[in-house]
Amino acid sequence: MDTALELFAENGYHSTSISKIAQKAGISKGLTYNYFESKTDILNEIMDQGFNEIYDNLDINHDGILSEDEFIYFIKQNFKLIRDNMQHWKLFFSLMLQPKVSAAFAQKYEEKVGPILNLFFGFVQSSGSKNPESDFMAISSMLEGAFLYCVAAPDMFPLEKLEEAVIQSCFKILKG
Amino acid sequence: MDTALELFAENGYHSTSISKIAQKAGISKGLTYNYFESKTDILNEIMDQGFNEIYDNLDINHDGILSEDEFIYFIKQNFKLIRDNMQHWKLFFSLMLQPKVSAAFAQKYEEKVGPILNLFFGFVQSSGSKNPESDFMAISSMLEGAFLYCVAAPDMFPLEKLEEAVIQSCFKILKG
Amino acid sequence: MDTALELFAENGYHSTSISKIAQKAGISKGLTYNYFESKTDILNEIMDQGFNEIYDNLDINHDGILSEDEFIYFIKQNFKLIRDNMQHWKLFFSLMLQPKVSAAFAQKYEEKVGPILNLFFGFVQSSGSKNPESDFMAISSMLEGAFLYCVAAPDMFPLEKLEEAVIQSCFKILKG
Amino acid sequence: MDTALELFAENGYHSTSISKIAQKAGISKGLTYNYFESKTDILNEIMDQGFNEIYDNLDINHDGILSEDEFIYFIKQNFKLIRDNMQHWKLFFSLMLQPKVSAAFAQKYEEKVGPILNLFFGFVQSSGSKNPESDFMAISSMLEGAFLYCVAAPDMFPLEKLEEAVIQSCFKILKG
DNA sequence: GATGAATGAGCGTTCATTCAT
DNA sequence: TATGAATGAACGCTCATTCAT
Repeated sequence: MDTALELFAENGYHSTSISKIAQKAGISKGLTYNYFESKTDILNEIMDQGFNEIYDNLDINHDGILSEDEFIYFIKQNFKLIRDNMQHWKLFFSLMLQPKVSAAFAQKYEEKVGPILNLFFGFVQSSGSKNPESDFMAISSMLEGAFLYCVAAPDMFPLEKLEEAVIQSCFKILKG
Repeated sequence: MDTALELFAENGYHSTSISKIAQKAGISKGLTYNYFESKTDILNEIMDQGFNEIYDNLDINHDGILSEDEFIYFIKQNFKLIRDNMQHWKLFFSLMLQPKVSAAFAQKYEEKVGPILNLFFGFVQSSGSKNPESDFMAISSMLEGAFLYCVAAPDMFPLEKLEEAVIQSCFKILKG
Repeated sequence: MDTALELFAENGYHSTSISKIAQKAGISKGLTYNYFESKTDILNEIMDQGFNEIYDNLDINHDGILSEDEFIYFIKQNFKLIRDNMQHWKLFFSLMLQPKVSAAFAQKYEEKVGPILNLFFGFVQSSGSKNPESDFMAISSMLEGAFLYCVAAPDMFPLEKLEEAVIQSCFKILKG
Repeated sequence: MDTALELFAENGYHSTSISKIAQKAGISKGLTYNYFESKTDILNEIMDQGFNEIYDNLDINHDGILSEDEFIYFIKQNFKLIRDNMQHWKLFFSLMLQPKVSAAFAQKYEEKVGPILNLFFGFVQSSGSKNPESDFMAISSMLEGAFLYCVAAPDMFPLEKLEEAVIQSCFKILKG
């Protein structure tokens, strides 16, 4: 699966053949089908793995409330997770743009990301924003965009500075 | 080409076969090769078309300076262009994440987008920002993220409100 | 037809497309089919042209008898014809080896070449050979081989010397 | 490979499709590519096989000198090899006439055949010929032509008589 | 558990041929 | 007479998948 993820992220799902995965993983092509039902299945399991890894490490607490420090920690952790799981994210972003590749993706994404967005929206509301819906959109966009830069053009901005800029701008938006 | 763009955007470049394009366009597979040299050629021509369409309509003026009104107009125009060329943008985002698909993309992208970013950075600098580099990153990310939402999850946020939120937040960041 | 011959001889019948022929001849692909019924038809007409050109120039006299001088002249003329119609010969040799390409070839070849061989055999018989059948085979082979060298490896032997060697050896065989 | 050789020799390289080879061999088209990398690869391996088979059986001794008996044996062996590997020879002759089919052919041919021709020329020189260059050309042509008759028109001359005629004529030429 | 030979559908592409103009 | 848009079958080749071992 690690091998598959690597190749999917690097070359794309369709350009990666089972042969190449098996070869790089040092096993036979046939054995792949003892572990996975199909190529799509590999993708699905990678997605599950990725979602879990990200979600497990993001879920700060379950009281459903983020303090300001937790919000900052949340964003930093998110940047860290991207750096540590670049390939998963790269794959996720590309799947997001081609929903027909995996019908399962949209559903799983909503399941996992929905609660996070709610937690997130709650923080925006409780932070004194005058227009929470608007600020939530702006901040979500900024984060999404920053993550996209991390993944697709990591050389464009220095990641630590990008992280810092995003956090500060979040508060400018909220307090603004 | 319109048919090809539609399918590329919807299903991705690799998942779209020449057969499907020809079939959907109502012509024979062979005829495709009277118009295009190869599948890659189709992609390249679509990219050129898209870049030109977007770039031609974005280029506000050539004095290299954006006033505040022009900046706002610039962003609004950008959102409009996304709505009007959703498929091109969808394709572009997906190519951005799979650079191996088309070596030509990265180069063309840089040629077209580079000057815009410079124009853009100039505005941030001249707008009284205390930390132009940082604000530029935040604003670029926000725009990129907003565009990604438009393209990949257009139902998530109402696009007009997203647009409004982004513009306002830009100024919060700059003045903040 | 000249264009087609050139391309057939250079690249082979199957590697030469109607498109290339038409393009090189400066006409449209469709027009080709006003002159020829099919690609095979082009080949057949080229073959006819070739056979006629060669045969017309070879037929020394019709009394059916070759004198020694005529025999020498005959061979020299043959070498000359090869040099002047290299492409026809190249094509002929290649067709000889792939009889299925053109069912017509074998028949036409026999029609044209048969009488020549008879004329030829007559000379061997009348030249004092002790074993005409045997000498005829040897001389025919030598000529055929020399022609093949001319066509397929013209740089291997200097053609004039090859010609001289062949003629002399013919007489050595006959008189030997 | 045997199937491929058969079809290549019979119909020519370009007229023989992978489908036909696979079908005649009783396997699927895809399986072909487990054994060979490409159609060209099939041709190359057939050529190697052919060259080796012929060369291995031709190399009389390595002292680089042919006695008269060895020379006769050499020619007889050559005729035998043609009879036994008719298809290889047929393929080789056709490749000789369409050098663009396989760039590898010319090179391999030279490697294998060059030394033989040298050995051969050495015999002509040491045999008392008054004009070795000339006689070498004549004899080479005669052999080449006889081989071509064997391969392209085996019904034209009885092969044993052709063989005998060629050998005798060689000596007539040399002693001439 | 593990292999890799085998398949068959599909790919991008070419090309001889047709036909409305 | 001349064009070139259009077709459809075939090409060389790839690959997800199966299965006997």
